[in-house]
Amino acid sequence: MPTASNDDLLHLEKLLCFSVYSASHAFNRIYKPLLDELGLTYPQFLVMVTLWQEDNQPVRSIGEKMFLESSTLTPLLKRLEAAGLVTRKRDPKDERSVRISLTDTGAALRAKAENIPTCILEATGLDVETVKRLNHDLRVMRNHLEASVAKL
Amino acid sequence: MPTASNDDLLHLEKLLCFSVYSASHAFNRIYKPLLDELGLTYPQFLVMVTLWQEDNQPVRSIGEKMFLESSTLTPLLKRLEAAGLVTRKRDPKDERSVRISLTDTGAALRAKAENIPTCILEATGLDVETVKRLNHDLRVMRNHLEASVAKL
DNA sequence: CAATAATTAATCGTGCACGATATAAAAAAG
DNA sequence: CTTTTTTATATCGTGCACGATTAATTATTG
Repeated sequence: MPTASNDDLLHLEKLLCFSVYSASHAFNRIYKPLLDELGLTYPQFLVMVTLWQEDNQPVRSIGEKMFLESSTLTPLLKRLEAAGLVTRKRDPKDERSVRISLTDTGAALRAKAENIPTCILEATGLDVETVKRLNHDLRVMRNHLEASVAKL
Repeated sequence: MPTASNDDLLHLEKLLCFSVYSASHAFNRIYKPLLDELGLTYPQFLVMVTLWQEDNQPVRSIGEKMFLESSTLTPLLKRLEAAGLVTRKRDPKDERSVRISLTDTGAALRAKAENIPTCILEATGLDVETVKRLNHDLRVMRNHLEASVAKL
């Protein structure tokens, strides 16, 4: 009987990173038709969620919550501005900073989005306990990974 | 005491999709320095893993395993070809199909990649049991999501 | 106060990822 | 044996996501 060797780990279905990677794409696909009705892409939806939680945030603050760089957020926020959902204004107290605020249209869009999480939950086919456990374990792992990245 | 309402679910840290989304990015960041040494990006690495498992596959077959479209794979595979890691040849038995095969360089690269999964596992900060459970639950969820997408 | 450093966002270039469409070959139907 | 349909890949346009660089503003230090 052969012992487990290193190359046994190099199989697609055994790689945790691939399960996360493909699950992420699967979420994107299931979200698309729902978000199309709101005129949002998935990352745009996440930005709107953070703004519905707390309005009038600087770009940096949104980036920290979403783990994204300003080079990703700047063009995304410009598209949300062009869509009339947010405004971008320099902070008078610190002219380097740009504060993002919801327009009335942007704030109102929340009502249309409120039923989405329930639809998605159903599509996962998971019970609430598993969802909670997954959510917890993934966040613990993500924080470990981010900490490891920072150490390099 | 207020009852839980729908909008309570619209918080970034409660959304399972965001945990998956941010974990996926975190994996990408931790992989980057390791894959830079191999001259691969993360999706390119996954393609190489599928080819190390089974050489000489058509594009369609790789796409099915990775849950990716040909519009994504074609340019990626051309970059792997340009890097001298794979070849792209029309199947003489079915001229519509393009078969992807490892070059000697591509096959040899496997040796350099074999220690990567162990490095990544360490960075997750998770014990083996949790990794197995996560991996299982995520794949079950992904398959449910993909099945839901197909039903639309 | 002037010079330097640190912070914040924007800009640029590369590489996914997808939907829609095009093209070509093989398979099925008449 | 043609016509039609299904299949496999490629092409095009849009939108992330990141690293590297730039520019402007604030903070710090000599």
